[in-house]
This record gives sequence, C-alpha cells and structure tokens, in this order.
Amino acid sequence: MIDIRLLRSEPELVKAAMARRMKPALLGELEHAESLDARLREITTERDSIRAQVNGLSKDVATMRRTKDDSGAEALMAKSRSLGETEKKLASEYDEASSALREVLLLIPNLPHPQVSDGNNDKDNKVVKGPLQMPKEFAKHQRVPHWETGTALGILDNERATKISGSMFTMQRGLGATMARALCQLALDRNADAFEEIRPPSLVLTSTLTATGQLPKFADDAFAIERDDLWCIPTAEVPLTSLHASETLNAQDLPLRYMAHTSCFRREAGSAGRDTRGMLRTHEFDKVEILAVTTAQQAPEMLIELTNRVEATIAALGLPYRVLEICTGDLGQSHHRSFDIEVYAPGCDQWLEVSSISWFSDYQARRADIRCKHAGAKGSEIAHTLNASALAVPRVWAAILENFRQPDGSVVIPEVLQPYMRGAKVISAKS
RNA sequence: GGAGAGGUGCCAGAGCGGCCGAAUGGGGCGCCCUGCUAAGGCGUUGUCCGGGUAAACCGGACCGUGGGUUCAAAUCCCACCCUCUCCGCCA
Repeated sequence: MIDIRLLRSEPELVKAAMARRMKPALLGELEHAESLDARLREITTERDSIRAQVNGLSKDVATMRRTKDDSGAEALMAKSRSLGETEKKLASEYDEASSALREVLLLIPNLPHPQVSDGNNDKDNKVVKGPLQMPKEFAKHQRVPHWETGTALGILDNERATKISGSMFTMQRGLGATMARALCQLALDRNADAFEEIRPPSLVLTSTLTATGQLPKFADDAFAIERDDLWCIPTAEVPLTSLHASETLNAQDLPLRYMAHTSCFRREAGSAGRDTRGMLRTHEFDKVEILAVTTAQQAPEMLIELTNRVEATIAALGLPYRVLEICTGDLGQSHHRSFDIEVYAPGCDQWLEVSSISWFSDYQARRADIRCKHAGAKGSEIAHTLNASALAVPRVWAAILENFRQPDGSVVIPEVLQPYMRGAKVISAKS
C-alpha cells in the first residue's frame, strides 16, 4: 500500500509519480482514495467526539451511583443512550468507509523510484549491463531447443509429467533431476554467508498472499485450495515477507536476510499458448529466493547487493547474460524499482528472464505491518523489503542444455555444479 | 478428530462491570549512593489513529480475533483462532 498520508499531503506529487506508470485509470483511483480518506476522517472526528462524551457521562454515572444520586444517574444514562444511537450509526459509516478505502488502496500500485526510466511496456526496458559471456557466434549444435536435447538424453520427461498432472507441468529425470537440485544447492551455498536459510510453508493464508501484493488483484494467477481457505505460494517471497508481519523490529537488527528453496506454483492464467513447449513456463517450478528486510536508508545499497549476488551466480555458471532495468510501464504492482537478469538460450533463440531483483520500498511492509524502531527514537516507521530470485531452476536448466550442448549431443555440466552432481561432468545419452 | 486447561504490557503474573492503560515482581532507561563491582534508594518506562507547524498537550482505540449485552466490558454472553496436556491417528 502507498502511504495515505503522503497522498493526503502531497496529492499532486503522488499523481505525477503514478502517471509515469502509463495507466490513466490510476488517477481516478487515487482521487477516489483521497475522497474516501477525507470522508473517513470526518466520520472519525465526529465518532470520537461522541465517544468522548459517552465516556465522560459514564464516569459521571459512576460518581453519582457512589453518592446515591440515582435520579441524576438515570438522566445521564438516558442522555448517553441517545448518544449511543448516533455513535452506532457513525460506527457503521466508519466501517463502510474504512473498508472501502482499504479496498481501493489495495489496488493502487507502488510509486516508481524517481530514477526508474519512463516507458510503456517491456520493450522499453533498458539493458544496463552486458551482454556478457556471449560467444562471438553460436555453433549449430547449440541451436537445439532444450526440450529436444532433454528428451533425447532421457533427462526430461514432459510427456509423462503431462500424463500425471496435465499440461504445463515438467519432470526431470536422472542427471536432469540431479542438476535441478544441484542448481538450488549452489544458489543456497553461494548466499549462505549472509542469508539465513528458511524452509517455509508452501500453503499460506489469504492475508499472507495479500501482504506481498498478489491479492486481491491477481487472484487468478494463484492456485487456491478453497476448501481450506489456503493458497499455494507463487514464490518464497510470499512466506518470507510475512515472516515478520505485525512485528516491530529494532532498526539495529536490520537488515534481516533470508533465503529459501521452495516449489513455486503459478496458474499462468492469461498466458495460454505462450512458451508451452519446454520448461520456460510451467505451473510448478523450483526456485531459491533471497530476501531482505531493511530500513529505508539501507534499501538502495541492498538492491545493489542482491543484484550483484544474482549476477555472480549466473556468471559462475558460464551462461551468456545481461541486466535490464525495468521501466515504469513494466514495473510490477508492488515494485518500486527492479532489475531483471536474462540469460540467452541459443536453442530457442530467446533471452530468458531468470531473475527479478526488486525493491518494494515500504509497499509490502505496510500491507504486512512490518515496522522498525530506531533506538531512542519515538514511534516507529514502516520497514522496506527487497527480494530476488537467487536462482530459478527451469530456465537456467534449459539455458545450460542449450549453451553447453556438444557436437555429439551430450551436455557439459558447468564446473560449479559438478560438486553437486555425484562426480558427473557430462550428461550423455544412455547407450 | 475427541476431552480438558489457558491466551493480559519487554518477561513473569494479579485483576471486584465503573476509581484499570491496567497491581506487583523482574528487565530496560535516568539519577543518587559507591574506590570498582555487587547490593541498595528514588524516579521513569507501551503501541496505533486523529487533531496540533512542532514540542507540550487534547481526543479516540488497543488485555488472542470478531460479534453481542450495558450509560459503562480486560472483567458478562456467543463464535472463531492459537497454545499446552491427555486420548486417537500418522511421516
């Protein structure tokens, strides 16, 4: 959520920043929020003053009871009763207005960081680094899509995955399965110096999925377990962000850094037919997420740190990659500023987004009610959250198959993964 | 899933429908005492929202959550959630 007090005090500034997202309907939502907020404060003031009167009368009643002034007490009680009627009406108006305001606020996206460049959509994202580790030319044997190589090597069995679970599910076997797990282990080990490993639940409450911004707007993108009112997590960002929901943290303990390897479940509604062939877009995949809770001051530096960490892992795998900064028109709802890391896959001739490194400013933390308190300071402020995919398995797995495919059809396993591969250095077809 | 017990401030723990934002103890912070430490003495110590330029201050809300009764609820009633113990089931 954006800060309603900022909208209240600097409406023009908020509107100007929001206009950069290139979604004209947003301005209407902002104005709606402004008027609901004004109305809410009117009601609050009135309701509170009635409550103050009732509280005062109740005290007087107590005094009169003690002095046995029963008729006086009766008179005050009657007066208080009628005030109570008014209070009741105001209270229900308050509930109405405040839930209406909350509803609107939950739909309003985050303000883009001033340095984010303007753009309409993903085509306007700028490459800020790279391409790096890009060969001058790709050989013909690298121009084979991973689904062909994977199937030929017996390490990818999407046909049977579909038999078991339907379309858009994937299954790795043998060294393919081992490599999927190796990638996760690598990503965890590379960040274990600073990040605490968490094994969070995969099913979460509605409130948890609301905190990170997936709900209420993007309910169709998530798998729901309706009978039990639970949701499958689309990313470990969801449980990790809510780890400290409703808590006030000591600023001196920040930043907090967590990492988690989880399955991620996505309905991929609205992307039917896109990237359905291999494992570029699936309903379930494994990912290692790194996440930080910081003060506002620490956040910019953390964004750089997360980006560097993700980049270093991709670089260590030897894959061709580049870094993009996401423009205002492509920035996710909760995002304040984001970078994407893309890996080139010569077989399907595509740049694949393998990581998104994002700073959410206080947007998610306000929804989750994560505060931080500076020692000696009065009151508290909303914390900042940032996260990144340290490594998302399927696309990296696919890029490895395509980049490191040899003329004989085998695939060389990147050296950094070999320690996790039980001695294997190459994946060859079983004779 | 069944039976029972319980959820109060940083922690422990008391709380009669009004004088309870909440006793008492511990902890923290400040001052005093003290060569240092320990012990001791005194004081202080919650959060959120609205108003106030800010501080002072004023008003409201908060005793697991949500409803209800009442002039007035931590206290009474109802529902739910969570924790603990026992039983059942289970990796």
